[in-house]
Amino acid sequence: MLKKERCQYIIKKLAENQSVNTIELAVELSVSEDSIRRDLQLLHDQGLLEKVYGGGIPVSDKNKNHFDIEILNEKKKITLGTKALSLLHDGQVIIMSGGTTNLVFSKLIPSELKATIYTYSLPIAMQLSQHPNIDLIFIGGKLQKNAMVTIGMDVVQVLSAIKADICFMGVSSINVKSGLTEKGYEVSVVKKAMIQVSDKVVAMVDSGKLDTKMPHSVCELNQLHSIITDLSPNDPKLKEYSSSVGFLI
Amino acid sequence: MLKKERCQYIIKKLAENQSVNTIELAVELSVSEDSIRRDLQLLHDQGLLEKVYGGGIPVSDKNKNHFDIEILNEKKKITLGTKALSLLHDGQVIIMSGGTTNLVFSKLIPSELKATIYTYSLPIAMQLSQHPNIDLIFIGGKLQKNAMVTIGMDVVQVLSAIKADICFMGVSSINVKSGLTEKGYEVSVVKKAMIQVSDKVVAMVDSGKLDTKMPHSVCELNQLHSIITDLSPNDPKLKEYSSSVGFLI
DNA sequence: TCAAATACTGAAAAATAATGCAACAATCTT
DNA sequence: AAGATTGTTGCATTATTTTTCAGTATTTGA
Repeated sequence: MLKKERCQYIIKKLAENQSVNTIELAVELSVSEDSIRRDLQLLHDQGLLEKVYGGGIPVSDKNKNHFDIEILNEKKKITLGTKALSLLHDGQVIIMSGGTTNLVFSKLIPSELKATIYTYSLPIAMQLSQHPNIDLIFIGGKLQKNAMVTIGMDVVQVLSAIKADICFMGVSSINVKSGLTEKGYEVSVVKKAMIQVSDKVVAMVDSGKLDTKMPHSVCELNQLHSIITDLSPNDPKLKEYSSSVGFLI
Repeated sequence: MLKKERCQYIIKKLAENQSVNTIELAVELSVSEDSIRRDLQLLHDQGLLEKVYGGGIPVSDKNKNHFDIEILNEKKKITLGTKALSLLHDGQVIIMSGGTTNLVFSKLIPSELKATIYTYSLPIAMQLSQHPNIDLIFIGGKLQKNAMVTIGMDVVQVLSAIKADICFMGVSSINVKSGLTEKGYEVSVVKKAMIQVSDKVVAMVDSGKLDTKMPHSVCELNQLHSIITDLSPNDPKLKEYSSSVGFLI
């Protein structure tokens, strides 16, 4: 039997049974499992089936429109975000930076909260757009693809015209000497602008970011109203930070 | 039975019964409880269910990390969008309005295309942010929640400063006498602004929208460069439109 | 609280997959 | 037609994944 015939057979059987099994096929078509595997690989490459351990299954609707964002250390971030909830009040004007920490946080915001939130992060905006009582304002500009945030002068310009009560700042790197730092220059500029226009600045610090440093400075520790981490406020790792910052939460 | 099949079975059963039980599953699928537990763990990690003592329950909406947009008549819209691809060229400056038709279209844009795209639709921006060669500029403003687009004067202001080669306009309603019309006033204003600054205006018309009308006018038919539908250009339903518009595609 | 039920852990076993290789056949070249 | 090229196949070997099992920990409910 020809390879092509085999492939057609596999596709047909898959449609009928919703799954195919490597060994079964090898027996049915009397070739080695290796050949079947190669066929499955081929069909997989052509997008005709999904290869799984033990055989194959139909491709899932790949035309679905789902946008998934992978969140590292989600548990930590939930701890952190939950603490941050205590800083929220009705009527606040809030700025949220990007980052998965803030994304998790935004998901935790109770649906009763009435507030105005500015953000320049696409995923956070998607998330908050589900919220019934939040006035959401997206700050437009050129999109930085990997981070899914807007950057550039447009963003800074819009930010300068805001007056916010509180700003939740996702943090890339923080240490006692250099304060908050960023990998990208443009993001650092945007964050500086956020700080300028906010009464309170809250640093959302995943404990993995402690004592690290990146090239572009955002601000010194004393410009922060508080630092929120997933650790206990009196964790030894936070000792050094406590003197420079208003609140450790 | 394949592991993946088992997982699908679990998800299905969960959807039907609102809960699954470890031991039951082990019996039904004739594998050890340990395997079931590992499956549950896996599904939990993927955010597909919540693991509880004794089995699993559906995830609460709060913990979902994915954003799904339901698309009506997706097939029609793919037909439509595929036709629209012929209007794309390297180097163009493009404006895309919101709507699921444009969302489908944006998914079809080939990854080689190098262009600049302006949009004020959150889902379209999410989609295009995956595209390697598109310069994406998001037009910020206040978010209209259900449609996930920004609206208001900010949007109009940014639009006025653009000069675009082509504008792909999602259409809510169209008929020969009233032209394009919209349900919401604010969206109509934004669309007018788009038309002002675009050399070509392309109406993306799902055939279900033909011969319908909404309260707020966007433009007359003669302001459109072309109408793209999921129908054949010489379909009788389009007869009346052909005289008023440059191209029917 | 206790006992039963359920869950977690790590290690070993089993199943399946990936890889490189040599044999063979089909096809193309000259 | 002989030789070169390419593609397919099965085999042996080496990885990887999955499953089970036994022992231990945790949770539940009376």
